[in-house]
Amino acid sequence: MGASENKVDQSGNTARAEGVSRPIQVPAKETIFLEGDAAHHLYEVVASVGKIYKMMPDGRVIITGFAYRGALLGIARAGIYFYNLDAVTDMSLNAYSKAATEARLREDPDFLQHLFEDTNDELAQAQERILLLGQKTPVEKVSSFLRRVRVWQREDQQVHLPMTRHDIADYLGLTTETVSRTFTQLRDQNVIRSMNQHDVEILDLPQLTHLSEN
Amino acid sequence: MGASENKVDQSGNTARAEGVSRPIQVPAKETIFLEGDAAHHLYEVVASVGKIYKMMPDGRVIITGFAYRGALLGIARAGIYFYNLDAVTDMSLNAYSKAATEARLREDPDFLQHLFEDTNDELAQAQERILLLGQKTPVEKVSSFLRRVRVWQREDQQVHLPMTRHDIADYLGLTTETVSRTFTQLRDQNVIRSMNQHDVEILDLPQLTHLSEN
DNA sequence: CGCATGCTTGAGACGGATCAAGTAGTGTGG
DNA sequence: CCACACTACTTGATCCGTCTCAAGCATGCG
Repeated sequence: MGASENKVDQSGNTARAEGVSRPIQVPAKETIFLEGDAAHHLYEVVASVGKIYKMMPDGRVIITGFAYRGALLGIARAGIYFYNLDAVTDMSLNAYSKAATEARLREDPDFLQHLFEDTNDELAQAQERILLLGQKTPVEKVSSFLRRVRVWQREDQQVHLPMTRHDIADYLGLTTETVSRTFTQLRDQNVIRSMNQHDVEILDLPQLTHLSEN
Repeated sequence: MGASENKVDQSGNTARAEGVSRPIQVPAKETIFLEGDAAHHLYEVVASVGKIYKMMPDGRVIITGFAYRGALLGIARAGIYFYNLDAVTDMSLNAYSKAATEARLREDPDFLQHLFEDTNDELAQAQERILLLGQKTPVEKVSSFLRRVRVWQREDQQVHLPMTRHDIADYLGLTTETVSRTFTQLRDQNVIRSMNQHDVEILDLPQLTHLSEN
């Protein structure tokens, strides 16, 4: 931990509050920051998807969330990031320096309000995940996950899953095998159909909703 | 759901921002508000403990958190509470009306900052819970829980557990039986000692920390 | 084209849930 | 203040579902 933050915007001009500077590019699977790093930047997802995760000393992982376009990442606690962030696929982000963020907080009275609402939304989502992890069965977990991704993407039937089965497992507190078996099960019941590993079509949304049990 | 909010401060004088009005008293096990209710108040815990929980249509429950003195409860999303709140034991709360809260937001520029930091802390705690629920074993869960309560209470060895084993189970995503067996196990290993059902003494904190696996 | 990585499927083990019974606490009314 | 009843907790036996281990198959990249 520490000193692992990705290099930011070589050009030297600090990102402005409005995100004037060119977004930085992070290749797939690369780490953007680690839990425990000093929080030098606030990031905003421009394109692609990031995974937010925590790791135990022995290597067990839980992905606490996937970050889609518009997500604000790297809000710190006592100046320290409290989770890890990786790019799932090649990713593009706006990076705002600490100074720029603080300046914006001073100048733009609505910005804090926005940060607050964003964090509050994340808290509500985190509580949904707590319910999912603590009480749901694998079928309910996977069904809830597919519905969730559908909302993130704002698409109707076609769900794109850029992450691996292993990532999905780490997000749902299952193993890869169980996730795979559950997908097979949903496919056999004609609830979903999959063209390839990363694209799923929802055939029966009411049934998927029913299976997700809320 | 809806229309279940506890009657607030009969005296008629709206709670002021500073909490001038006498705190309201809620008897043990009573519900203060339900998920889906219109958020008319912001509550602050004065004494005793509340349980924040979510429920599935079929009755499965997860307690997303316990609220100790100082906790701010009832921050809404789109004017609606997104969790249920019950008193664990006889409880005393300050209730701030929506109008009072909005007035304070206008007059006190630090208040929003405070709300934001509070919510951010809760988010960090929620992510810890997500790790716990998704990856930890029962022993790790119970050990983590005991350490957590110890911090909430700011005591060293003596841990007071006002909630039932069933509540603890609903908090850790386990059954009452498993929680009970795990307590017995920790007792047999001389990690803890219990005088009665609600009080536990930590005999070996390093070992408890080790068992909590982080 | 071949190798590496990711996904699927199967067989078996194991841990936590469930079912069941008994014990200890707690509160209430006589 | 005690007796009784109800609720909470503990412990045991068994069952079931998910993990683990293992092998084969698809996919994509060099």
